Amino acid sequence: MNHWLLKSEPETFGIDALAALPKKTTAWDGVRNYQARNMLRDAMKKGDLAFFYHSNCKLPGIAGIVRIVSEGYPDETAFDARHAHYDPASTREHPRWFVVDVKLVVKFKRVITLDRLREHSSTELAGLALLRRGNRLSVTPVSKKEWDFILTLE
DNA sequence: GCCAACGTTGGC
DNA sequence: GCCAACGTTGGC
Repeated sequence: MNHWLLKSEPETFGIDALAALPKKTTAWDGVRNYQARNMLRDAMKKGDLAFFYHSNCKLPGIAGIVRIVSEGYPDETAFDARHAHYDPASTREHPRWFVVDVKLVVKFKRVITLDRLREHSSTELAGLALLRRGNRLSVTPVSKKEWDFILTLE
């Protein structure tokens, strides 16, 4: 099983929005970056776990955990001309963008803040992609060791 | 294939 | 709102 970190802006779609959905499940759509796309399409497997990270907000950090509950499949929002994430270059015959379905596992009582993660950026979390300078990928891998360590910060 | 211009991300 | 970092675009 692999582990991941998924970024989302809580003003757009935060962990509470996910928790409010009937099955607490949604397609992780709108990713428009090839590296991230490749991970959604090729590397993520059913049963993998991912941290739900709140970005571009007052208290950036990990808000909870989701489970990947589908393999990658084409992102419908790319086909919809009225959608903000529309991409005319993506067609049903040759889809360019992909999603996976994610289901809420747990919302943390307190966000594990970016500040707290950074406290370990020279030690346990030295390899964490999220903390690398200039990192902007919205989907990043997390090693099992990093995952287990971050859970101790909860 | 190079690279300047431009758009986006995301912490602060 | 600022701006550094990075990805994409498009002229050449």
